[in-house]
Amino acid sequence: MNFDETDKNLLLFLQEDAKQTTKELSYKLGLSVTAVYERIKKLENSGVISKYVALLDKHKIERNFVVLCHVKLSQHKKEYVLQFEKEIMTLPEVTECFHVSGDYDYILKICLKDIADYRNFMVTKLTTLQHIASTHSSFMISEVKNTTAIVL
Amino acid sequence: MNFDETDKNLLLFLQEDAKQTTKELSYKLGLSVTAVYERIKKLENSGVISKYVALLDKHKIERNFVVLCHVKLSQHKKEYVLQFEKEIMTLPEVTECFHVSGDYDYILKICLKDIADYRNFMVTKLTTLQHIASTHSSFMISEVKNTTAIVL
DNA sequence: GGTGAAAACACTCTCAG
DNA sequence: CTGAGAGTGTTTTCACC
Repeated sequence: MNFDETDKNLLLFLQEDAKQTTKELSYKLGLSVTAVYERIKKLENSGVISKYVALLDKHKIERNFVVLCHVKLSQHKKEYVLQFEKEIMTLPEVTECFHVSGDYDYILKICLKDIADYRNFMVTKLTTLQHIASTHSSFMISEVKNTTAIVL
Repeated sequence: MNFDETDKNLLLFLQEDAKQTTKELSYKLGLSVTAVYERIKKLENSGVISKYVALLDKHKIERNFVVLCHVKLSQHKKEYVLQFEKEIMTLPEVTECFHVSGDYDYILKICLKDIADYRNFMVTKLTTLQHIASTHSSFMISEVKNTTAIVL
C-alpha cells in the first residue's frame, strides 16, 4: 500500500487518540469530513489499522512491576519449540513473547504486581514449563519510552 | 481503585476492541446501557483507562523488522543517564525503551523495514549517542505473543 | 448499586454532484 | 474530493427499584 502525507498524518493521529471524531481530524488535516472518513475506512478495510484498543495505566491496576525475561531452550526440536510457545500463549502475565536470534531463544515481557508475584510466577508457572535450559530476568527500573505508535 | 468482576470483564473487552458500542457491551455484561456507560466514564475519569489508540499491522506498513537492543552505558552519572534518555525519546524508530537491572542498562525495541535500515539506524543514530559502552542486538524471528491487554 | 425511557446532540455513513 | 441528509449511537436526565 502507498501512503501520502495525509495518510501518514492521519495514522499518527489515530495511533495517538482513536476517539477523535472525523470532524476533528478533518480540521487537523484540512480535508472534508467525508474525505477523512473514506481514508479511515480504506485503512481499516485494507488491514493497515488492525484494531482499536483501550490502554490501561499499569500503576492504577497494580501491574507496574515489569520483568523482561530471557529464555533459552534445552533443544531446538520443532516439537519443543511449538510446545513452549503454546504454553506461553496461555499465561496471562506474559504480555509479549518474541522468538529472537542470539544467546537466548525468547524474550518475554511479564507484567505483575510486585516481586512476590514475580517469585510466585517463576516458581509455579515459568520454570515448570518443559525444555527450558535457562532463564535470565531483568527488572524494569523505569519506562523511558513506551509507545504503540509507529511514525511513518 | 477496586474492581469487581464486571469491571474486570469490561476492561478486558475494551482492551480487545475499543470500538464496541455501549449497547453491545451491555449485552455481553448483562447490564443496562446506562450502567455500562457510567462504569466506562468512571474508569476513564479515574485514569485506569489512559487512552484509546489504533494499532497498525507492522507488515502492511513495512516495519516488521524488529530488533531488541541491549545498551550499556559507560558510566551511570546522572547527567549521562538523562542525556541518553532524552536522545532516545527523539528517535522515532525506537518504540520502547526500558531502564533495567542487570548486565545491560537499557532494553530497546526498534521497528524498521529491513536489515539495511537497521544498519543505517545503528551507524547514523544509535551508536552516535554519547556515553554508550556497548550494545547487543537480538533480531526478532517471530512474534509468539504480542498483546496490549492486561488480564485482571 | 441497579433499570428503562425520553430527549438532545453528535457522529457515521451514503449519495449526488 | 465536497456538502447535505438520513440513520444511528452517545450522552444526559429523570423516576424508580
